[in-house]
Amino acid sequence: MSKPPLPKLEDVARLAGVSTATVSRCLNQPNQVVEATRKRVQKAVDELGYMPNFNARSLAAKRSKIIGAVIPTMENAIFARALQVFQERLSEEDFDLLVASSSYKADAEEKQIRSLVSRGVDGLLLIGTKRDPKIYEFLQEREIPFVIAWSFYDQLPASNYGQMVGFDNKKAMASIVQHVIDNGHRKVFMLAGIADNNDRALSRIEGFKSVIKENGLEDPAIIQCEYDIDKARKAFAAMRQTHGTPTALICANDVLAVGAVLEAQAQGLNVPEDISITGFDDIEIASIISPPLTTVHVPHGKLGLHSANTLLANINDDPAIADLELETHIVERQSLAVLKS
Amino acid sequence: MSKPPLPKLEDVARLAGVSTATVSRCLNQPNQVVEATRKRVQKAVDELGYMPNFNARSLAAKRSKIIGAVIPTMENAIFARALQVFQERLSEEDFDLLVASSSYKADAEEKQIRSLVSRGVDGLLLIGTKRDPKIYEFLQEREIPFVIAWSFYDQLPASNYGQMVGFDNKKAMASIVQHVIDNGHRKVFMLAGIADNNDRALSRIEGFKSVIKENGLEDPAIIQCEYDIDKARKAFAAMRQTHGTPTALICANDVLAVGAVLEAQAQGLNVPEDISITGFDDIEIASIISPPLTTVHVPHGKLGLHSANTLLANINDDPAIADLELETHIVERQSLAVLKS
DNA sequence: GTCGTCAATGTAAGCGCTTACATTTGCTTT
DNA sequence: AAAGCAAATGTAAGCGCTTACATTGACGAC
Repeated sequence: MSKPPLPKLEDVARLAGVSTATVSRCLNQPNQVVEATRKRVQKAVDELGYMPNFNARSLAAKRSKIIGAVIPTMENAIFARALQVFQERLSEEDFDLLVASSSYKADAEEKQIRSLVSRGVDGLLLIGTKRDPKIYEFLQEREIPFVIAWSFYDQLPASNYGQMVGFDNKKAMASIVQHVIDNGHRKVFMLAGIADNNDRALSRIEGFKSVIKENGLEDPAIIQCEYDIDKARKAFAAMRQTHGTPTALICANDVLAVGAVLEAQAQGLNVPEDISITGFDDIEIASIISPPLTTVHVPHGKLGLHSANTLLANINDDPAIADLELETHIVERQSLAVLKS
Repeated sequence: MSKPPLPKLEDVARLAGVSTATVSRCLNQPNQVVEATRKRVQKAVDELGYMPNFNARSLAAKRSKIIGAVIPTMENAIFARALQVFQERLSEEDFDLLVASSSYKADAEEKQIRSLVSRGVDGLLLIGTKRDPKIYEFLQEREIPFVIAWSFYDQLPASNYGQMVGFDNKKAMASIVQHVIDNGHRKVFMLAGIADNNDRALSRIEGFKSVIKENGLEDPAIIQCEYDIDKARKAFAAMRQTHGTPTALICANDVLAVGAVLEAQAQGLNVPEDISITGFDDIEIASIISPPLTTVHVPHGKLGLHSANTLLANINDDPAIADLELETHIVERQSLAVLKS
C-alpha cells in the first residue's frame, strides 16, 4: 500500500559524498561544478534512479517550467496544428504544456486561467484579445508573461503588457470578400462565427461588412453560427429559407464552409455552379472536401512557433520582442465560380 | 521588477483570526469546519484575492490534481475528440490535464512519461499497450494509476497493474474486411499503419490477414505508411505501380483512406466504381470526403469518458473498476461497391 | 612563506502548504 | 453543576527542493 520511499536529492548527496546544494547545482547549473564531482553525482543519480520532484523545485525556485494554454476547443482542427508546434518548441526548452479548453465560454476561460496561474505557470498562451479587463490586470499584477495569438491589432486592447502574435482578421476577411466580388458576385451572404467574446469572429464580420459597403452592395444576410458542421448545415438551411440563395456565401471559417457545402449539395445545389462558398483558415478539411475550398490560408505552424518563441523570450527576460503580425493569403481552389455578367 | 508578494495562506489566517490549519481545512474539507468560521475565512480569502499555491499543496499533500496524457499526436483528429471529453470529465473533478505528444516515437514517449511522473501526476492516460516493460515496472513501483486506451486484449501484456479501456482492433478490422469480401471483392490490399511500437496498427494488420486467409484469398499486398494524407497518397501510388490495382483497398485508418481516395481520383480512378476504399476510426473527414467513407466507427467520446472515469476511480481507491471493452461497428457509406461476380 | 583572490563546495533557511497530534470548546448526561 | 465526549480548532513538523551566504582550498603575486 505505502509507496516505497523514492530517492530524494539528499540520498543522492549522501551516496555521492557531497552536499545537497552541490547535487542541485549539478542538475541545474552543471558548469558551476567541477567535472569530477559532476560525474560522481551523476553516478549516484543513475544508481538510485533519482528523479527530481518538480513540485518541490517549483516551490523553492518559483518557476515551474510549465506553460499554460487556454484554447477555445481541441475538437476541431483549428488550433491543433499550432498547438502541436507550440508544444514541440516548448519541449525543446524543457517546458511542459498544461492545456485547458474553454469551449468558447468566457467564464470557463477565466476559471482556467486562474487555475493555471495557481499552478504557477511561467507563461500563458491565450487566443484572441477579448476578455474581461480584470484578467489582464490580474496577469499583470502577477507578472505572468502571456501571448495573445490569432489576433493582431495595432494595440492590444485593455493592456500594454502581453504580446500579440497574430494576423489581421478583418483585413484577411476583407481580401477574400473583395476577391469574391471581383469575380462578379453581387448577392453575397455571410455565415459568421459567434461574435460575443470572440474578437476574431467580430473582426471577420467587420471585414465582410466593410467591403460590402465599399462596393455599394445592398444589405446582405449575416447569420452567426457555432463552429460545428451540423450546426452550420442547419444555419445555412435556415438562411436560405429566410433570405433566399446568394450567388456566393462567405464563411467565417472552414468548418462552417464545409457544413454549408454539404447542406447545399444535399439540397441539390451544385457548388460552385449554383452557389460559391468560401472558407477561412485553410485547415485540412478545406482541401479534402469536394469541391476543395477557396479559402484564406492562416499560417498555423508559424502562429504556434512564434507564440512559443515570444513567450520563451519574455520568460528569459530576453531583449524586447515586438508583437508580430503574420500574413495570410487567399488559396484558390474550386468552390468559387466566376460569374459572367 | 520584483513581484508583489502574493497573499498566502498565513495572511488569510491572520486576517480571519484563525490558524493556518483551519484555513486549509476550509479550502479542502469544508465540512470539517463550522459555518461561522468558514464564512469568516471566505471573506478574508475574497478580500485578499487569495489563491492557493498548487505546487506547495502538491508537495505537502503528495497529490497534484494533475493527470498526464501522452498521445501519439495532436495534429490529426484521431485523438482529439476523446481527449476533449477526457479533459472535460477531469475538469468536473478539478483535475487539470498535462498533455504531451510522442509523435509515435517510443523514446519520446518514455521521456514524456518520466517527465509527467516527475511532475507528480496523480494518474496517466496512455495510448495502446506496446512499450518497454520497464515503463510498466516503473509506473507500478511509483504506484501511479494509469489507463491504457484504444487497445483491448484479454490481458494487459507486461503488466497486471493498469487498466484498459479500448476495443478489439483485430476483430474490428476483421469485421470490415469480411464485409468487403462479402461484397464480392477478391483482390483486396491493405494500406496499413506503422506497426512498430504500435499494437493497434499491428492488430489491424493481423485482423486483415486472418480474414484474407480464412477466405482463401491469395497473398495480398500490405504497405505500411504513416498516418498522413500526403504520405498515404504516395504510398498508394507506389503500391499501384508495384502490385497493380486491387478492387478494394482496406485502410488502417481514415487519414490513410482519405489519402488513397484523393490519389485514386487524381489518377483518374472512380471511387468506388473502379476501386473501393474503406477507412477506420470514423473521424470527421470520413463523412466529408466524397465519396464518404465506409469505415469502422470507433466510440471516441466513450473512450475519453470511460478512461477518465476509470482513472478517477483508481485515484480515489474506489471499488475495483474492470477493464472495459467497447464495441465498434461498421458505418456504411459510399466508398464500397458491391461487386457482381 | 604569507596574503589575497576566486572558484568549488557546504550550511541552513526558507518556499507555501497539509496533517498528525494536542488542545480547546460546546454539548449532552446524570 | 460536574463529567464526559465529540467536534472544532490550534500547534508545529515536515514535504523535497533552491539559493544566499559562509567556508574551504588552490594558486599566483609579492
